[in-house]
Amino acid sequence: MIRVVLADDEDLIRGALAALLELEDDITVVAQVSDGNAAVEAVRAHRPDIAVFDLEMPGRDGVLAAEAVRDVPDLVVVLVTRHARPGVLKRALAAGVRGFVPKTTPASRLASILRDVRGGSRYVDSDIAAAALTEGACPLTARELEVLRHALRGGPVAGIARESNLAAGTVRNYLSSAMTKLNVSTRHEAARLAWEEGWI
Amino acid sequence: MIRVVLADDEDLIRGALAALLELEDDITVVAQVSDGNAAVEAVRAHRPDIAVFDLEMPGRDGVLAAEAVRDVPDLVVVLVTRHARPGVLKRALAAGVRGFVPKTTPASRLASILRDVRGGSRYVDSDIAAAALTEGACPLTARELEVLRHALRGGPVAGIARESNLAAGTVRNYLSSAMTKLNVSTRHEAARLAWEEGWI
DNA sequence: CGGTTCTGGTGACAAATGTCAGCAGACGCG
DNA sequence: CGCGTCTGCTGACATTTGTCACCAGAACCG
Repeated sequence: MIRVVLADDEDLIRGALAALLELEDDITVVAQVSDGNAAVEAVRAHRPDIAVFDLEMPGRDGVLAAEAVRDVPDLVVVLVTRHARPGVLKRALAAGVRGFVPKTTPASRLASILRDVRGGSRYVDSDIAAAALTEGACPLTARELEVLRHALRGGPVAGIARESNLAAGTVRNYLSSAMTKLNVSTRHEAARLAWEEGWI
Repeated sequence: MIRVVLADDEDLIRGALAALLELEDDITVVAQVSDGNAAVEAVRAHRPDIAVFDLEMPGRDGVLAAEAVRDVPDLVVVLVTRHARPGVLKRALAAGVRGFVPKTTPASRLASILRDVRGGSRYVDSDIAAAALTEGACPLTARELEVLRHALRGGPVAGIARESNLAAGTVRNYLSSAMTKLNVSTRHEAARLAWEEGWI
């Protein structure tokens, strides 16, 4: 019997996935949680065979949660995601994730994917893998990504500076550098692009 | 037996929801489709008791699809949505939708919601309803919304002006007016806010 | 030790943006 | 017709942004 911990912040989706998995004779959902921190706790408490995490979760996203449970022996982590962005796949694989399943995957395949990764193989959606391979790596530094993250909201530079505890001039420098690298002319375009690529 | 047509562009979610509903003795999923146009066709072809549409779909969104099947007699439409924005609720109710279910709803309640709306009542998530009632209507004019739509991308004013065939100064005026009404200090914040409220 | 890189910062300057007042044509309405 | 309103535009102005050059401390490496 494959024991599964399920983490997704959307109750409807999580419950539906649980129903789907429970239909299988050899799979049982031992815990359901709705955020990244609870996911880590649930994994430590229940010691499942497989942890299925949604990528987009409040508190700690799926990749960070996967990193946090890397030390658990014999645990396989599978990420489920809506926006299957190439950059995220790399982060996920680096975090030891064994399966990367976009929500466009047919529901009928989920169970067999779980069995496969349990058996030792990896599962990565072929479309995303291809995109990730043709993509160049993220050209931005950690600081540049940091300020871009804050720029996503749309506020003025002064606000970003406050949030990141930097001088306004420094923030502008990082933003300027990021904009040059991404070949766009406003920080908002840069932030959007970085988001779409999965860098932030 | 309640016959259901299910439309959601994410195969994994749609399949999981189908599994969830099929668990109920009195509910059966007669068709599953993945976009708004196919949803309309499936409803006409299968004449279900209930149509469950995702709000975010390619081609024709859930509200437009609901409008397109308004003439089908004895049909109840229920919308499922991720971003439960107040403005959208109003559009949905105006389109004759009988149920509005955010994806934060516990999965266990979905079946009973379908039974309730089939019995003639309406279901609207109380949080969204409250938000929609406390919210005033959209304070923006059609032109302001138009330029905000283009501002979403993050480009410079000149680009927005080109896309909307207006002079740059005029665009700035509309943006300025929208920003004042929304009480924010950049057009990007305004565009984001308008998006979150469901106005664009 | 010197050299290099990363981080955080300053000051200066041009361009873009936001704010405001005002103008002109089109349109509907009493 | 006159009046108000909407739309689109212009010009002026202060502020914000983006760009650039440069500085200084810390960490690392040869």
